[in-house]
Amino acid sequence: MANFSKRQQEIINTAIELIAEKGIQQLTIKNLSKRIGIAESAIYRHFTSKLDILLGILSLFRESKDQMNRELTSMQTTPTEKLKQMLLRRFAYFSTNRAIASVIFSEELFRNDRRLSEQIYEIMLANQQVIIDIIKSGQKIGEFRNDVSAQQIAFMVTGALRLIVTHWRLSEFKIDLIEEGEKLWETVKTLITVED
Amino acid sequence: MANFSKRQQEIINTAIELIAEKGIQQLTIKNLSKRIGIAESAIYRHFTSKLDILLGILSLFRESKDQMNRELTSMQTTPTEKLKQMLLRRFAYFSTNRAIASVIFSEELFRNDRRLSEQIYEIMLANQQVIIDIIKSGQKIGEFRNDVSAQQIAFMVTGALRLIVTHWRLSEFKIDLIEEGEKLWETVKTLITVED
Amino acid sequence: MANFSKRQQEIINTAIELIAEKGIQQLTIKNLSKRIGIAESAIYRHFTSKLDILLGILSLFRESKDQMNRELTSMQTTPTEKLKQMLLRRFAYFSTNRAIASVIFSEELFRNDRRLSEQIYEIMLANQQVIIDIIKSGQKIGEFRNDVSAQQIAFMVTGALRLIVTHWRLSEFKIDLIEEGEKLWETVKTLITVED
Amino acid sequence: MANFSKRQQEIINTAIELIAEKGIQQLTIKNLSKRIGIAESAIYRHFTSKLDILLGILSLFRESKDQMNRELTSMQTTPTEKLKQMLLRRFAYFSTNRAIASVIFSEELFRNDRRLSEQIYEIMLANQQVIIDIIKSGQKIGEFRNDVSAQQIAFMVTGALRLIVTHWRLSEFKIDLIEEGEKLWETVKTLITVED
DNA sequence: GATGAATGAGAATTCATTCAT
DNA sequence: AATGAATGAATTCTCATTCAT
Repeated sequence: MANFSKRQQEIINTAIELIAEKGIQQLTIKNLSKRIGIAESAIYRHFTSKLDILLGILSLFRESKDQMNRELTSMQTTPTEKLKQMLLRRFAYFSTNRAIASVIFSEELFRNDRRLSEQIYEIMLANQQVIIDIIKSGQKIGEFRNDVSAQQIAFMVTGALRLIVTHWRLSEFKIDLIEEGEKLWETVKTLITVED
Repeated sequence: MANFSKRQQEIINTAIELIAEKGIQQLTIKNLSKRIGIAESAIYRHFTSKLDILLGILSLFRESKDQMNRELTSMQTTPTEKLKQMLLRRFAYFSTNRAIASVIFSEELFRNDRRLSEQIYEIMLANQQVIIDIIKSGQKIGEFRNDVSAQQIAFMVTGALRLIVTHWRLSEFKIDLIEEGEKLWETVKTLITVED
Repeated sequence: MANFSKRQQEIINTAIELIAEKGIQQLTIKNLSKRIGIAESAIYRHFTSKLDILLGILSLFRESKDQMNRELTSMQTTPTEKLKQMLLRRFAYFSTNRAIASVIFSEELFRNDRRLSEQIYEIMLANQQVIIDIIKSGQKIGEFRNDVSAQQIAFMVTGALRLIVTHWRLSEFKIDLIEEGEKLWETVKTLITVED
Repeated sequence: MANFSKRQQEIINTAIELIAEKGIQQLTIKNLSKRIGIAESAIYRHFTSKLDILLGILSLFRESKDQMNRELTSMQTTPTEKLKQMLLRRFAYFSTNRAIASVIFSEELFRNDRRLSEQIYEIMLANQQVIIDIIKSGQKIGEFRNDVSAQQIAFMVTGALRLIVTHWRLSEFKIDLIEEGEKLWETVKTLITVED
C-alpha cells in the first residue's frame, strides 16, 4: 500500500469490507462514501473511477502475496516446514482478515473488466506456483513422495484451503479456522511426506 | 426441470449462459429477453421476479446433484470405483456444460438474498457429504487408508475439483478438462488407496 | 344495469369493490380479473377498454340516482317528509353499499378522461337539483323558511351528507351511519322548517 | 415550509400543481422533473421517494392549517366574527391557491400508504374541530342557537365549503368563489345566529 | 480536499391491450 | 367465452460520474 495515500487505503479497505459483508452488488460509490463518511464526489478525488478502486484491491492482494512469498523464500528451513508455515500462516491471516478472505477467492467479482480478470488469474497462478515450487524441492530431496505430480498436490492443497475458507465464510465464521488449518496440514503431511 | 415449463427452462438456461459468459452483473432482464428473443415484459409471464429466476437456477443445480447421487447410490461397485466415477463424471459434465460449471461454484453470485445463499450452501454441503460417505465406506472395508480423516480428504478432492474447473474457466477453456480430471483421479487414487 | 350482461355487471361491481378497498390505483385489469377468477384477457370480451368499465360504473351511479328520484317523485307527501326520506334513504343505501359510498363522492377518480369527469359532474348536479327542488317546493308552501336560498341549503345538506360519509369511510366504518343520518335530519329539520 | 429547502419547496408546489391540473395519475417523477426543468434522477437528491413528496404536500397542508388556526386564536372578537373570518378567509385562500384547493379535499389521493391516509384524516379532523370550538363558544354566550349540536352545524358548514369548492373546480373555476363564500356565510349566519 | 446538485444510462417491474387458439 | 403468451410504453428508482463552488 506504499503507493496509496491514507485516504486511498481507507477507500480500498472499506471497499473490501463492503464486498465481504454484502457482496459486490452492494459496492457502490454511495455505500462506500457513506461508510467512510465523505461525500460521493469526494471519492473521485482519490480514484478516477470505480474500476480503479477494484484495481486497488487487487494491488493490495498482490502485495500481500509478494510479502508472504518473500518471507517464505528467506526462511532457511526444510520444504516440509515451509509448506507447513505457508499453510498455517495463510489460515491465520484469513482468520484475522475476514473481509479479505471473503473477497480474495471470488474471481467472480472481477469479471467486469479484462484487466481485472487477468490480474486476479495472475495472482492465483503465482500463489499456486509458490506451493508447486516448495513441493518440487521437497520431492527432490526426498521429503515428499515422488509418485504424484507436484501440480496435482498443489491443486489439492490450495483447493482445500480455498474450500475451507469458503465453508467458514458461508457458515458465518462459526468454524474455527485456525484449527481447520492445523487439521489440513496434518492430513497433507500424512499424505505426502515420506517416512524414514 | 419437470416442474418448469418449456419457456421457463429456456429462461433458466439462458440466464445460466449469460452469467457464465458475462458475469452476474450482466444478467439483466433486458439481456435475458433479448437473447431469448422476446420482450422484457414477457419474462414476467414466466417468473414473478428476477429472484425467482435465480431460485430456478438453484433448483436446477439441486436436481442435477440429486440425479448424480441417485446414479452413484444405485451403482453396485467398490468405493474406489464409485469415487472414480463420481469425479470423472463431474469433470465430464462440466466439460459439456460450461455455463453451469461457470456458475455452480460461484457462491458469490447468490448473495443478494438469504434464500439464495442458504440454498447454495446447502447444495454445496450435500455434494461434499456424498464424497465423505464414499470415502468412509472405502475406509471401512480397507480400500482407503485410515490414517487421515474422510472429511479432510473430501476437502482436498472437492477443493481440487473446484480449483481445476476455475482454472479451466479463467484460462478460457483452453485446458483439457477431461484430461485434468483423469490426472486428478490418478493422484487421489495413489494418495489414498491402500495397495495390497 | 339492464343494458349490461351478468358478467359485465360482475365486472362493474368488482371494480367498485376494488376501488373502495384499495383506491383507484389498485383498479388494474390484473387485480380485477384475479378477483373475479378469470384471465385478464377475458375482461376484454366484455368491455373494450378499462375506460369502458369506468363508464359502466358511472352508468350504474346514474341509474341508482334515477331510481331514487323516481321514487321520490312518486311519493305523495309533504316536502318535509320528502327531504327526510331522501336523506335517510341515502344514508341507509350507503351503509349497506359501502363500496359505492367509497367511490361515488370521489370525483378525483374520474379525471383521466373528459367523458368521465363530465359525467360525474352531471350526476352530482342532478343529485343536488333534486334537493333544491324539494326545498323550493317546501318554501313555496311555507314549510321551509324563506329567508335563505334553496341553493345554499342544498349545499349545506348535501355537503354534510358527503362529509359524514367520508368520515365514516376514513374511520373505517366505525361510525354508525344510520344514526348519523338521523342526527343530520333532526338538525336540518330544526334549522329550516317553519314552526307554527 | 421552513424545514424544506428551496428546491424541495419547488418540488412540492409543482407536485400540487400537477395533481390539481391532471390528477394524481399524472403525478409522475417524469412529469414533475420535466416541469421543473431538471432530470428525473435529480428529484431523488431532494426526496428519497415519491411517497416522501406526498408526505411533503401533507406537511404543507398541515402548516397552512396551523397558521390559520393560530391567526383565529389570536383574534379578539366574537365567535360570529371568528366564524365569518374563518369561512371567508378559507374561500379567499382557495381562490388564489387553486392547486391546493384541488388537492386538499381529495382524500382519495392519499390512499396509497397508511401514513398518508392517516395524516390526511388527522388534518381533516383538526380543521373541523376548529369550527366546532368556535360554534360551541358562540352557543355558550348566546350568539348561536342552542337547539342544534355544534358538531352537526360543523358538518354542514364544512360540508358546504368543501362541496362549493368541488363545484368550482369541476366547473373549471367559472364560479366566483369569493362571492359563493359570502353567500354561504350569509346563509349560515341567518340559520344559526340568535337575533335579539 | 471536499461538497451538493445535477445528469444520462439503465435497472426491475407494471400496465392496458392484442392475438392466436 | 375464455385462455396464455406476448408486447410496448411507462414507472420508480439506482448508479457512476461530472462540475461549479
